[in-house]
Amino acid sequence: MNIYDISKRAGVSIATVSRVLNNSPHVSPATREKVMAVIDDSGYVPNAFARGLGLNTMKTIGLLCPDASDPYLAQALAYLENAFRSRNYDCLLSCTGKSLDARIAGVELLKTRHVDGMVLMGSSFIENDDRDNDYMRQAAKHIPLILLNGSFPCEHVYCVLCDDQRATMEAAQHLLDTGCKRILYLYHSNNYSGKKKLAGYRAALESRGVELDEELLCYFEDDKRNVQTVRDHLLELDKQGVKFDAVLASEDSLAIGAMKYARATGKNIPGELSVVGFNNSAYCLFTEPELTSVDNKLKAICDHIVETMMGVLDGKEMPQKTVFTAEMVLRDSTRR
Amino acid sequence: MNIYDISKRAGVSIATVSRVLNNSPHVSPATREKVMAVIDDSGYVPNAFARGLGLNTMKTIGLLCPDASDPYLAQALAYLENAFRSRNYDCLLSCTGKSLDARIAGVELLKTRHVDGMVLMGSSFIENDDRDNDYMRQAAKHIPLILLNGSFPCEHVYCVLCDDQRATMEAAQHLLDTGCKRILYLYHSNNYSGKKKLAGYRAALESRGVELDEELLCYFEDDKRNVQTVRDHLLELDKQGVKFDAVLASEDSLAIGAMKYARATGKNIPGELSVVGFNNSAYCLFTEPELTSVDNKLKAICDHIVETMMGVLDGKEMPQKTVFTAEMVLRDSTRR
DNA sequence: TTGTATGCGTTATCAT
DNA sequence: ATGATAACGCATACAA
Repeated sequence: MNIYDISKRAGVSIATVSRVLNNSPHVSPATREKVMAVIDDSGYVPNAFARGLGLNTMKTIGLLCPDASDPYLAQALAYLENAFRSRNYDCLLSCTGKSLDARIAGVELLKTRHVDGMVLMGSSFIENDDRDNDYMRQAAKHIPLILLNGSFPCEHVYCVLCDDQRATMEAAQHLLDTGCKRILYLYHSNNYSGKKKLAGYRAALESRGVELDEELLCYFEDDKRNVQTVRDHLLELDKQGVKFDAVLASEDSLAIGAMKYARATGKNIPGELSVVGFNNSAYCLFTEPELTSVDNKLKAICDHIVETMMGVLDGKEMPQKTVFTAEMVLRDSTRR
Repeated sequence: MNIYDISKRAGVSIATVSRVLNNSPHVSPATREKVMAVIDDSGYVPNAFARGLGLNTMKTIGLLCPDASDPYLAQALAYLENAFRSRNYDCLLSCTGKSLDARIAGVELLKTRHVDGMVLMGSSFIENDDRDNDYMRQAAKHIPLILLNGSFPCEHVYCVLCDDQRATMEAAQHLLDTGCKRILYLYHSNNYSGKKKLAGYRAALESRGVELDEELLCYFEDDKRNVQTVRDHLLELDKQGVKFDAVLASEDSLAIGAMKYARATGKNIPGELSVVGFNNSAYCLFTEPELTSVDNKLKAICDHIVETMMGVLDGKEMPQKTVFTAEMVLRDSTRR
């Protein structure tokens, strides 16, 4: 069943059928009705491939997601997909993993599929060695790119993010201002966002006249950022005599690991140990006590990404970089 | 840059270029090399839309996911996307939500896009009123459908699931056999899988000669299945004098709510209250004590879905229904 | 082994 | 307002 079949049955040309299909004003009400009747009763649906070939678009956005099972990215995925579909765009998903090669392959694949735009989810897309970012510059020449939680100054690359540095600084300051002296900083990434957060931690110490103790910086590799590993690591630190009365984490699950450490050693939270997470994920409500965390406004970011993309595809001028301000959500793992 | 440009530059016909592109054996090594050289240095990539139009496929699978932010479905999403992409299929994501209309719209949309097959994720797709399932029967006439965790006997519909009834029965039996007398059953769904689980609970009681007390059946609506609501509900039951010494949940997060109730009332787990979850999600390791849960073999299910889909698309005869057996993962929220 | 010609199902341009 | 026809870029049956 194609447009020729419809045109024959309706006794008109394919051009007229096409006009009806596309709500062209240049068609008389009578013929429109006649054609619509045939379409409705035949169950005809235009062929998306042919349409794509002619228009050179299938109204599709590529979503590059390092890991769809990560709760933060999964939430972002849900927000983005819904917002895009409400604008009549479909989403092609590519879970690339975190290796550079895999990400490059993901971008190439989506380019091959002629998506209208791409969203790069998470700051892991930006490499420290800037030459490794050429694939993005290259891709941006052909397709608009939007980064979720990343900053990358480049034409046709748009960035929507949260001020992680300031958020981390304020969280650390809050700990210091509620009487904590030695804040253990747990982090899992050295990428753009990771660096900003660490800088925020340093800035907080400086602002309160506290000297940084390198001993209090704990890095967890990607495959080691699970609750158990964190707990065991803190137990080990304890054994080594490292002292700390607060934990600030770059991600909620790391903070939960710290809470398990506290439980294992009988430490009271927040009496003897204050704990702050990051992302304000659903996890925060699972723990006992509930976890204070930084809400980095994911929904607002996702909504803005979609709006930006629509604007770009409409040929409008759009802001290259938009920064939201995070907000600390105080719960019972910190003192007042 | 299209196939004509390449053919001119290489001094051959477009047919030859096409043959090279598709690894046809009927092309001499010399010309193949000549053409490849031109392709490589021009950065030419075949137009996916044109290819799709001619072949009537773009090697795309539609993933219908009620909620990408749900951790169980997010994990499934990650497994499926990876497995499909390793077979050179891309995934179009449609997060439909759970209402019937939205799901129908999702299926229609993917039909419009001419996906090669669809995966319906989660048992929420099967309606209790069978007439409401006609949209699936209709869709299956044109496109192979695979259900994740659902059973639906219909031509061209394939089902891959876990034996939830047996799993729930064994979990309940384990509780009874370790001394629990009154098992509170928390559930969140009355769909196919939900019914099976409840039947398993009943069967376990019967097998041990325990009479069912309707008072112990707690249903939580979709928007009420959060940790806090569950905790408050159990506190309320307590106040009403309802007695129970174990909790069996149809989903891990419900079980975590029960653990929060125990914490709030000072009850010891598992001494005074045994708790068992379902799905064996990452959450299980977050709690204190860690949560005993039912591993329903999601990875195996997803892998099998992809294999089945590939077989069907290859025109092979494939099993209509495949059932995996779940496995209880014993942790510290239950007695030995 | 290679080239020619045609079809795939639209949209868009130009007549009428 | 409507129709004829040319793109869109590829795969492929058939011819050479």
